[in-house]
Amino acid sequence: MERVYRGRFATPGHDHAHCVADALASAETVCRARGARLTGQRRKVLEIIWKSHVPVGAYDILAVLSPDERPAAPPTVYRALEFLQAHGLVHKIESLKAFVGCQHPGEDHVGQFLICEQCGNTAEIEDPQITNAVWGRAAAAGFRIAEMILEVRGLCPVCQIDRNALDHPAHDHTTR
Amino acid sequence: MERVYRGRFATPGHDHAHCVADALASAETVCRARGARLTGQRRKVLEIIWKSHVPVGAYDILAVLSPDERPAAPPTVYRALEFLQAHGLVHKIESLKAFVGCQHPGEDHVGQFLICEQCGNTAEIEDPQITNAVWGRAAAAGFRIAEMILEVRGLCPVCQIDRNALDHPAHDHTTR
DNA sequence: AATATTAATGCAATACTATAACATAATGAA
DNA sequence: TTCATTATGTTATAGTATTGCATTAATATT
Repeated sequence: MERVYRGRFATPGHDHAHCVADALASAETVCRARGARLTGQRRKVLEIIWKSHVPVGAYDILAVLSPDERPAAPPTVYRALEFLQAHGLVHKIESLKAFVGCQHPGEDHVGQFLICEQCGNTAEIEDPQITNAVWGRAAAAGFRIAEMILEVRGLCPVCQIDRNALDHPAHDHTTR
Repeated sequence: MERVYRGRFATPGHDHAHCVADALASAETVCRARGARLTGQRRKVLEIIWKSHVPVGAYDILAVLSPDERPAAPPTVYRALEFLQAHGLVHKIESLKAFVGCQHPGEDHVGQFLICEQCGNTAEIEDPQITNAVWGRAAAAGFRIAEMILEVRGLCPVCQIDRNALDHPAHDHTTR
């Protein structure tokens, strides 16, 4: 086990099937423990999100969800997303209006992300020093924290090295 | 001088006219120094945003901009916002899809905000410890930072004390 | 097993946010 | 003045998200 990437980017050659398997298994566990129902629809949305480490938009999910016939409507996906977010299985990246699978579901944690502007991949981080610094600053301002959103944009290790990256459109180099 | 609130919330009784005057004056200075044109339209948008410390949506700005006749179109306000953001005069709060005046325009800085979920007021913070912690974590992941977004949601000092806050709809208690 | 209750989904309409494309007008430089 | 550049006007449309109500499925109760 321990295939989940904590605080670093998944490498191009990583066993992504394992990421997905872990995510699905964790989702089952978390939902069972909480008495929440991980229905087929919800699981399907979770799987679509876990296709890669690149956040996907709600309407992209919707497109995959409805291949041709039986077209699903927006509320379908938004409701599934709401459920998955509520149970800490996916996070929304506000600056991208897109959703990505949570790297450590079930654990109480805040959303902190490194987002590569070149390939789109993300790494979820959880740094006590960051969290403490924010709490300290908030305390100094007399502010009581409910939630914290940290989205750091820049270049992942691979895209820094990959000079070709500048000549090609954004692509996900961690899967397939 | 030194009326700008750094890292803390503006108090309910503060001289907001001074905030506005400072912001407009700074905007003039910054734009002149950069050879950027702070046109009437742009200044107007900046003024609307500075009506309070509560972020305002683009379409709210649009509504104020076009009182009744001569209705402005979305691109008008989005273009002004683009300009103001580019020159560090306003920030976008991604999680609210809304815009707020920058507390220290002209200075090179990142956007870090405390956002009260009750009254909507915001405080712009700039904490070296937070910034350092994020840079440290990014470095450990081999990530090169381009931009960082920190939006901390919770309760401001006033709304923590103001028990009535729970019974009333969100309102801005810093101005008027 | 039949019924009542609750939760999830289907579906249609619409609201809200943002940008594209092209025309016109204003500004600053030669 | 003329040209080039920048800003604004205008129309249309793309993209994101929610509301409200009908229907179906799952769970609990009798």
